[in-house]
Amino acid sequence: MNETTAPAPPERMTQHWTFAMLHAAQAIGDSLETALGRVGLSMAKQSALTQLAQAGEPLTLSELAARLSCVRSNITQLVDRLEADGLVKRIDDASDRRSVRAALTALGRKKQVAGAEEVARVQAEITRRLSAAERRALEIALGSLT
Amino acid sequence: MNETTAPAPPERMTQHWTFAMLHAAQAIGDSLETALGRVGLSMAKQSALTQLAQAGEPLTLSELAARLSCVRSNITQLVDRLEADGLVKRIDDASDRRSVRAALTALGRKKQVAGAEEVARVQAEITRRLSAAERRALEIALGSLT
DNA sequence: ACTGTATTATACATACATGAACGAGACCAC
DNA sequence: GTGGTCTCGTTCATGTATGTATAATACAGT
Repeated sequence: MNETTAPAPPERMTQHWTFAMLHAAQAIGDSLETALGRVGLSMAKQSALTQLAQAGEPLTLSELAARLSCVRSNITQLVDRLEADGLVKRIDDASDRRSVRAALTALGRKKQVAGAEEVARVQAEITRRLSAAERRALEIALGSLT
Repeated sequence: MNETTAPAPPERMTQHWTFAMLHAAQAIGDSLETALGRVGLSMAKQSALTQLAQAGEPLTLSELAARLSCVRSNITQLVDRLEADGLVKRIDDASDRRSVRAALTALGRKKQVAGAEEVARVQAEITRRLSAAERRALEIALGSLT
């Protein structure tokens, strides 16, 4: 019928700040993804490599899943791809035969460093778009959203 | 500001604000996804339904892709799923036989409204976590990131 | 009219994420 | 020990995203 002209409630919520947030995060993610692509990595791969590098020792897949805040089945596949790339190697855990540990290869270590450099470059470039005051306000607001 | 090529003192860049941003966006996205799940929708589906509702008329899949800022092949599949859910219907374009238009069904319109309510609820709840000053600062900073 | 080029939607391969179900192993009562 | 239960990694189904290739159609210039 004439629903089109009905006194519908306000349609004004079309640009809530949460959407701007999702959009900005998407843009940052895209930039990181592009930069990492130049060294043959993705954000998921770089995150995993970085966790392994920071741990300083092979981690069980469950531990890796916990540090990356994702489910274990995801890690199974991610480590599959990292292993196919030769960046990581699965090793059996001696003390618990259920466990499998992901160990960085030499190439994996090298790629992680290259990836970290790309990430830092993008972060610096993006940060340059904010004034110091804006950046501080942003950090504070983001802290409140935890 | 010797971030660029410091001789690797402590590894302190582990929490750049960009990561806090991605993390916060992830949290917001998860909340929206969960809320929308209560009415049987996902963010992707809700976004598509909302674009169709706002357009007020059936849109070609390319037009929908443009409005959702994603590639056309993605829309093909998304509309497949929406069609399977009975929320949308493909109709042939009379004036250009290459084109296919996505039209909301009655159920689709209803679900879109329900989804929008869920979204608004989540947005209100999240916004409550910020002070007015924080929210304003956040909006300004996000504007600078465009 | 014919011919190249652009555009449409789609199919396919791939990447990344989730959740459910499963076999294998560890572990805790009893 | 044996039985129940928890944890480990994997597999599978599904959703969402990308990019590439392709068939059909539209359209421009000749």
